[in-house]
Amino acid sequence: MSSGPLTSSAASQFVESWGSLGVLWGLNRSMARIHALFLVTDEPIELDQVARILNISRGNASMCLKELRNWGVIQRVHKTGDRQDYYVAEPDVWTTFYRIAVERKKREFDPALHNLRHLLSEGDFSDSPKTQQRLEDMEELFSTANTILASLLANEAAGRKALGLLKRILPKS
Amino acid sequence: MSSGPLTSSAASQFVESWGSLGVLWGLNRSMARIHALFLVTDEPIELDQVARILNISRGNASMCLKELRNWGVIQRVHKTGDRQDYYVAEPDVWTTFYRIAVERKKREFDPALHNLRHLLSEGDFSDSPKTQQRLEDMEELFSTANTILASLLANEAAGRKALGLLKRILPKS
DNA sequence: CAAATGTTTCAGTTTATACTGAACGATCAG
DNA sequence: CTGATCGTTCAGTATAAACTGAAACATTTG
Repeated sequence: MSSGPLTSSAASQFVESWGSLGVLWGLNRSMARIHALFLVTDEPIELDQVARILNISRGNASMCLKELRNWGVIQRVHKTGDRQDYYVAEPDVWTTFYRIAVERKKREFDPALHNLRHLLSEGDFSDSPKTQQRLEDMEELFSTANTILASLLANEAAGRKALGLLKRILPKS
Repeated sequence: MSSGPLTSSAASQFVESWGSLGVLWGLNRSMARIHALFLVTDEPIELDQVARILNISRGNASMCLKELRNWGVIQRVHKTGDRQDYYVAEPDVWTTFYRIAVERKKREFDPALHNLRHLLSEGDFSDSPKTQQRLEDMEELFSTANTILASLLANEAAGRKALGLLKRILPKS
């Protein structure tokens, strides 16, 4: 049972580069590295192993595992006759990225739209016609995007289906 | 001509909250605040004003303006008989977000796909069937997404058109 | 060409964020 | 009940990113 650095060098490269990318995805470095570790590991892993393999503290590992579980991209599992917590990656890839997408919409998109609508309703732009117009255009664009995203992310099955549909029709346009 | 804090409080609220969101969009705080300032301003503004209004240094303002210009979301303009550089927001809202989307795909998505393909071609997962399978599934999902995104972002006009199309067909599915 | 004005660069500093590890709480076995 | 094991929390610290401001650079004008 490996619990030192990763067996394959390709795998450890993956963990590291996925880690740097993570920042752009709304995860921090440790969360992204941990997630990557789970992506390239078959067996359930426990907290201590995660900390040891990735050279991070148990505290940090604990917090990241919790957060990844909140995102729903890893799951807690148990081995019979062993009270330790083990974790595995969510097995369904679509589910994983569906959840990441939902989370990102909630964090990045929705507040922006809300913000925009707030500004339009509160602000007085009677002496700034260009601004007024631009904000209205933005609101329209964001509303459209919102409709589309909401439809794609309404539920997992719908999203999966829509994705297939899109693949077929879009390239032709 | 205002060059102190923003005239409208709604506008200044907008600038600040857009600023905190910016981080999630791949911009830093100052870039996002500056961008927001341009969004709610009709008149061309020059570097000095930006620095003064937002209480940031000229150096920082200069770097952010440069970067925003690289992203293509603001433009440099000139007033006749005045050699100072003025800047305005890109007037077309779709163009603005199209460019942000292109940039984000390039930064966030493409490296992830590349990474994944690299791992699949280099790594040996003969003793990790689950991992092998999961990575292949991920590659397929990312490839599909890539096709769709590429089609949406092929060029501005196509994207605009596709967005309208999507809005009409998706909600029904 | 010198002076004036506007712009960019970058070393040093500040600030924000992530991370550590010791202390605590919970759960279980004996 | 007691000791042992495991998980979590959080105050303090380390790290990374952003920002400042002064100096260098560029451009225009007289």
